[in-house]
Amino acid sequence: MPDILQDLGYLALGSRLKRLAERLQADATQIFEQNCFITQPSHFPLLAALDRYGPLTVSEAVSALGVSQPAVTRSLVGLVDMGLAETTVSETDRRQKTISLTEAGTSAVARMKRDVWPHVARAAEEMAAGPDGSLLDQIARIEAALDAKSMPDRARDGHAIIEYSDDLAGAFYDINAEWISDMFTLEPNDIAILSNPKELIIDKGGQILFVSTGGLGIVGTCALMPVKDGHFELTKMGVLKSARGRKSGEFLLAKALERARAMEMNSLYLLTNRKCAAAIHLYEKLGFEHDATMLDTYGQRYDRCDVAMSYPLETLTA
Amino acid sequence: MPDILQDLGYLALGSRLKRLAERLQADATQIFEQNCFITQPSHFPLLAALDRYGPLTVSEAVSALGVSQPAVTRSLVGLVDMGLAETTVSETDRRQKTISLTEAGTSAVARMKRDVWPHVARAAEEMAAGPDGSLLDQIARIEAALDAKSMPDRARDGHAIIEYSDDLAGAFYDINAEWISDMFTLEPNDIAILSNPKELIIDKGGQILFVSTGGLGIVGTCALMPVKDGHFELTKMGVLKSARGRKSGEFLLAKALERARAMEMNSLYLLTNRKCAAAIHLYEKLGFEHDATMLDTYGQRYDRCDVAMSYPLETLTA
DNA sequence: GCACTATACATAACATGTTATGTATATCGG
DNA sequence: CCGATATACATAACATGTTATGTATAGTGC
Repeated sequence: MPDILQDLGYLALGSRLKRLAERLQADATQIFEQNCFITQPSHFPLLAALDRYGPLTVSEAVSALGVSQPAVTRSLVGLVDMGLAETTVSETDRRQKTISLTEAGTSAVARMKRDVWPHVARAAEEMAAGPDGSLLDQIARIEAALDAKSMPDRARDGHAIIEYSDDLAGAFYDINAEWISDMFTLEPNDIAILSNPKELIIDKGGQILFVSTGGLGIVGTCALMPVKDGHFELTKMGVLKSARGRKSGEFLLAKALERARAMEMNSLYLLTNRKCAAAIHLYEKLGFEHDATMLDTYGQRYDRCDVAMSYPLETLTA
Repeated sequence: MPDILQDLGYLALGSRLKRLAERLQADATQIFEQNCFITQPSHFPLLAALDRYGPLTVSEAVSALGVSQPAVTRSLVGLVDMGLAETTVSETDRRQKTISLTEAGTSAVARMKRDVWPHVARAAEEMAAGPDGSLLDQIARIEAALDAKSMPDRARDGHAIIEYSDDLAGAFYDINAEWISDMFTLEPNDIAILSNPKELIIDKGGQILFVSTGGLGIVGTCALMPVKDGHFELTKMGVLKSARGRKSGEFLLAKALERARAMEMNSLYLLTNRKCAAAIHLYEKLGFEHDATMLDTYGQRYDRCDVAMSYPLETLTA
């Protein structure tokens, strides 16, 4: 059986880290047991913090450990039960408890520091060391990135590309029907392509991409449609009116051109109309050039067509 | 408050990964909730595996997910309760259950694949992407390293260096007393140094290192003792008889010389006796050279001394 | 062919994280 | 100075991982 978490890549980053962490923690339990110390690795961070920073209040420990307050309280209870730590109520603020190591705790930490920790640190470093720099630096960077912007926020913002699948045929139709019937009228050629995207585009070696925003779902699409002999038309590109102004179209077009460059096509052109000023501006921005030849060759396909552009594939693949 | 897990570095790798994973999983819960899907991210790996690999038996799912069988069973119960999966008892082996997606499950996965997963993957990649190469590659390397050799095994094997602290004064005495009284006799100078390591070595700017093996604890020691004017003696180096044959001495000496090179000393010499053939061989191996001058200058310090060697600091710092 | 062992999954107990909420104490505004 | 609010910690409930063990079925050796 393959490993699904590995297969899913970054999508399963959280689950995979969790699995790895569980494994390391299980190993840590075993190491502690072998060395006749505390059996629960959950106690380790608090013990280390008390050793390194001296007596702490519960709140301070929460901040130092970066976990929830009940988690600290539970660790604390464990350490007290084992006689390794004790608490005293603060004189100045009777809500606060100060945690400190008992004599037994101090000597246990000293023994661990001497006999166990150096070996665990060495073993972990040995495993994590690689050609790609320090794993700890990467973790620190991710923690900082999460502090700056949470995963849900990141997932909501920004765009993602989704490949064509049959259940997206409806979206392909609807997104294009919206703008075409809004500015022009749906022509027979439009309806043919929009109704049979699989047969007329995918099965002939073309591609249909969709752009999705985290908050709104699929908001745009475009197609690279093979015409003949390795000549492709960029067509049926649209973004829902309700989702405009987020640069979804630019993101989509950039990704589509990335695909196009990888497809080793002979030429890539598009047909449009002077009325589509915003679209033409975008095409120009991403490298399309006005091309009267293409207008002569392919322009009769649509009544509305009075502009043709082509994409200089060779200059960008160089 | 500083972050103890960050402070501890590789020693706390497991705890830190766990904390990060918990955080990512909490974020994942939120993302799923926002998109009105299953609320528990724990179901996600099984769902993804069923989608990608088709119907699976529980055992196959255990293998694909890389978690324990009860964890899979629990995910399974969850999915069945939500009507997303169903099980059928195998015809050929009535112990086996085959898990497959229901129609509702299939369409839920399709929607997630379309509306949520691409954004989660993009967000995770965006966070994890850095100058140090792929985090996923590092995780994969750690998983492979763990497969090859568990953490407890790694912690047990190999050596670690431990710095001097007062509670190690006894070990410093005992380790040296063992070999000296075994081969020679403890001289007054030995007893003075072994009884006052802090005053005579540490406080004068010297260093005392210990080598620990994961299985046996501290098994050896050596000292870099300042004599005068930046001249240092490598002395009181010994490994417990019971721990010989593991190259602990070589590891320790190599680390000590690393320190010595970083200390900008004027010279480093050692005194010994022809009887210590194994030790002399080791000194030669790591770069010490026989040096009659040093014997004349310092040789009278010990009755047993009839060999002196010095370490070519300049050639190795170059 | 039957007792023994192995395998597939279920269940129990528990480790350890979380969020939500309770309780005692401190603080603050009128 | 007193009631409202905030803070520090405790506790409850639960999510999700584990190991240990139970139960039914399959396979195996005499």
